[in-house]
Amino acid sequence: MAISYRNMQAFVCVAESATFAEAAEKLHLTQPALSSAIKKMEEQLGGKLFSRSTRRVSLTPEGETLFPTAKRLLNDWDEAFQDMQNLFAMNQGKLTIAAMPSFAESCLPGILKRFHGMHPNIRLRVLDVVMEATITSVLSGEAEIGFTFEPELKDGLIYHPLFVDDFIAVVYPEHSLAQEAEVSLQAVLSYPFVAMNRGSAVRRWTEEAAEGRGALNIVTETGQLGSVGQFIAQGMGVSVVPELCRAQMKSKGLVCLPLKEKPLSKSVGLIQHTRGSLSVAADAFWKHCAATFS
Amino acid sequence: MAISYRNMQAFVCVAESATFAEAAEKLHLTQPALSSAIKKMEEQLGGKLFSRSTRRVSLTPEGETLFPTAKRLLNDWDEAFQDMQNLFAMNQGKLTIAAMPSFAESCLPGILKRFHGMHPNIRLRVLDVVMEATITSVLSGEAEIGFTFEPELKDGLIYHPLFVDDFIAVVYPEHSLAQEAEVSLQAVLSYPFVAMNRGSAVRRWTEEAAEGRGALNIVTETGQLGSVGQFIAQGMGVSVVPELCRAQMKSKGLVCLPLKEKPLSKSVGLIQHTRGSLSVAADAFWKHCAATFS
DNA sequence: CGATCTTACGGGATTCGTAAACATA
DNA sequence: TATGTTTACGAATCCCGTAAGATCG
Repeated sequence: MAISYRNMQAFVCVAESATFAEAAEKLHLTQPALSSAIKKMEEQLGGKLFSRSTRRVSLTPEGETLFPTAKRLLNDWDEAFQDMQNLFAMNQGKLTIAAMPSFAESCLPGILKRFHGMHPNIRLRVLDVVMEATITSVLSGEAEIGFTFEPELKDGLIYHPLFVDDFIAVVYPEHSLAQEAEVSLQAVLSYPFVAMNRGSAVRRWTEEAAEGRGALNIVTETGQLGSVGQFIAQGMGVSVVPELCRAQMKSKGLVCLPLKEKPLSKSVGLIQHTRGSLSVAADAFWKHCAATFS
Repeated sequence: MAISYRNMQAFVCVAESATFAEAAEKLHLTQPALSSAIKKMEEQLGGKLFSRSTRRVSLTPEGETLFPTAKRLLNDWDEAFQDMQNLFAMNQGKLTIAAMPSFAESCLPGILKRFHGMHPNIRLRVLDVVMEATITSVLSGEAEIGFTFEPELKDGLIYHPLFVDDFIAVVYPEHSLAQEAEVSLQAVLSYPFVAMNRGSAVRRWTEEAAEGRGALNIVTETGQLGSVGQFIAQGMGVSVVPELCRAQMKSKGLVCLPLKEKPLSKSVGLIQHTRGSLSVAADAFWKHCAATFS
């Protein structure tokens, strides 16, 4: 029993025309159809909207008050409609991506550049936070997609592996291991060690891998892998970091060495939350990543 | 091909419900009907609005962005609809009435009081201006209805007579005519005369009536009938004014006398503009006046 | 297997178009 | 009389309801 969009459109069109016939043509309707549409609308509202003299049609005072409102309503309606179409067509919209720093500094820029080339009207936002915060922001919905190592607890998460990261040893150029082609984890651990803070996944995994291969001789702890590199460059020690950091470490003049027998292999991939679904933009991004690393 | 009000309503209702079935019940629809309505809407917009798992339905990110907009659109729509219904039912609205001062001071208050009693939600506005301005404001549309003497030029005006005003003589109590039951116009004109300014209808009509009955001996001219009364009260002269002013003159302690043979009879009535039509409130007011003076 | 959504299809209401009647300058 | 609106009525369309099918937990 509610008034329809089409009737409101008819009203505005007649109000902007001199005659019913003229308005009917604009609306691709016949005169009688338009006439009855207006008639129905008037019945619903409880009074006349137009004052009809056979020569010319004009708005009643009530129609006059409805007119600007009607135009605004139609405008808002169409605008909302088009916004949604654009959103689905990825002609507009925004996408928030969380990524752990090692990924954000290495792979992400290239991926984002290609994605932006494909969908230039999608505004991209990156949350460059530690692995735990990456997971948290995806769970909370702040980010739709996250890049992390495979989480231990996948409650409420979907994890999609992209590739495997084999951790590498990092030493300063003057170090005695620097000339080796590859080194054993045990050998690395025998030197003073620059570690991540307790609580970080890299630290925990390093300690797990070190079990039975000798105790860590930690000289410094820090919160970011970038800082780890800085301490190594100062000659304070050596470390074991994700391969993702290779370029970052090399740029600091450090030497990266593969570990014998790959004792630290961790899957790197995408996460999304299970409840709800991805936006079309996020879905496209997801597929883009999956294709890139396939 | 535009999206319908009903579909938008369906979308909001589903978004606010846990399942399609629940929403369908609220909308007094069956589940399949609602399902197809949402499906159609999704096709029109070009993407999914809901993420359906057979257990629970939830909004997609795109649906999430549409939701607040949709609620607002429906709200605005309903509000406009109800405003119009109220306007036609005279539960709201405003009415502007122009009236020449003599009428505004005499009859109008009583008329407005009764009309307001009948339609208490119509805001009334009175333009208390001279006769010429009354006509102008009706022609311009500033006022919908006006009270004046019958206009000479009725171009673009509809005039509806209400009653006939027989002008009266006004003298101060000590005047020699004050004791008469009625006086001739000629007798009045033989005394010093307080007149309206040139350009006013009362002045012109008085001069027309005075033709051949002796020249006006004008001692003072003023722009308002109220001032005319004040000058008479000061003993400066006598005058001839519309009967509408009787109460006003009496309240100043003046004596009002009918004129022999009614040489100045003027019709008082309502005017509206010809183009367009009256609002329901104005129409009701018009009918109310016609009935009151019938 | 139960709960829920989707598809298929028939009936009913709404809307549209054609033709004729009507109203006004 | 000419122009433009309304009424009448048949046809197409859209929307809804019932019943059966599909899907997920």
